[in-house]
Amino acid sequence: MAKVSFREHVLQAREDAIVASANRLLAEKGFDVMTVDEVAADVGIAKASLYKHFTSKEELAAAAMIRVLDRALAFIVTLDTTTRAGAIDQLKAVACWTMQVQLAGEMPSLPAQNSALRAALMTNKLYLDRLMEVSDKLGAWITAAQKAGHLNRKLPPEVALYTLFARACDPVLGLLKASGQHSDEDIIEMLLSTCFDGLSGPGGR
Amino acid sequence: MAKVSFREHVLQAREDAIVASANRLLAEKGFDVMTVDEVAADVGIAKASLYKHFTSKEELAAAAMIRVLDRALAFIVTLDTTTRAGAIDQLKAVACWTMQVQLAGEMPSLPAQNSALRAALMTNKLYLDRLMEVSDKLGAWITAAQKAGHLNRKLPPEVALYTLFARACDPVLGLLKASGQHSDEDIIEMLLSTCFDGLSGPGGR
DNA sequence: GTCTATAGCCAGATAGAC
DNA sequence: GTCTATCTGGCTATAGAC
Repeated sequence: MAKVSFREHVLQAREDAIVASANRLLAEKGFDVMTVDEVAADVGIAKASLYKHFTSKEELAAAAMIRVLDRALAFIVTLDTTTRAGAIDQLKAVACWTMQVQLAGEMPSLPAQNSALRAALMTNKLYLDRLMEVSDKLGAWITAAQKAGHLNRKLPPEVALYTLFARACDPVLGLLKASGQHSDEDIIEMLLSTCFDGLSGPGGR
Repeated sequence: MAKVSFREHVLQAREDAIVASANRLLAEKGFDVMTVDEVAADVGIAKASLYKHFTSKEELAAAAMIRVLDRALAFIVTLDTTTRAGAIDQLKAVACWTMQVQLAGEMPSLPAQNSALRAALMTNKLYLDRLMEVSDKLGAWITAAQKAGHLNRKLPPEVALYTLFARACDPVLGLLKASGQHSDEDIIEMLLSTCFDGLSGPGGR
């Protein structure tokens, strides 16, 4: 029993390593350019072994997405229990976290266009469950922030939600980092500003 | 002489048709998923014929990008000569125009990650020239709007520029359109609001 | 310059030994 | 479950007839 459990543990660890590599490569190259061979080589196993764990490239990408959603959920729960901040500050904290993940090269950004991938994701219950859970948490904060007058009341909550998701893989961050003109902290601060206060800046116009 | 000119005209028209098809397919599927066969089939010619006009898939994509940059420049020039609006309103007009193009399914959004494509673009003088020209025009308006206090003065102009480019292919637009809950006009108005006034809305907080 | 046909390559997925 | 070796299909790009 203990031996079986140990073996399972080793297998789980290997699977984690695979997903972590896929996660990083997805962030670096994107789904279409990343190859399964690269992932296997990065982990240090044969491609056929990888396919014992994941039946397709799409499922591998889904696992990477689930992983980052899990990390997001963990962070959200931490915020929920340890801070007494207002909803708007919690939303900003989440946006800040996603940008840090992106700067660390750990934010897999899947193309919204690839139909095979989207189809696979839409039938992946685990993925959809996590996505829904994150959306619910953020949605609650969004409506709370609107009630408090800290978020534009005229904006449908879904628009704010989609915007936050989109900013999590905003290409502006990569462009600024590539330019080498700003520190990571400055980049995050500026993008937080443009996200919540707009290009016009605080004070409206 | 007239006959030669006519033939050249026909050729030019065919080339335009190719680029227009590529443009649409790039907007719909993205560079990696789009195939040259599809473009040729869409135009109604053989793939080999297409390769007489463009020596590679990357060059074809570059031509599509140049096309949309030309359209943008034409619009910018129109704004420059026909309106007496402030720089901030001209920037908003450009952002509005890019969103209309995107809603029309005519905004080719190339992945920032594909290295082969980026390498080809970076050596394409025509593309770089157009990109620089658009950047210069917008950059002038950005600094003017900052002087007038209509754009956040603390923001480096390049950040505002990158943000405008990024919003031109913001996936939020596609998500909202796919949801079917809003009219095109509403979508554009909301995204213009979040872009310039932020999620918090006009009035800062 | 346009076509049909095909070369050449590469990536996703699998077979079968261990 | 892991490996090596291979299959399979699709895509870019080209050859060669007309």
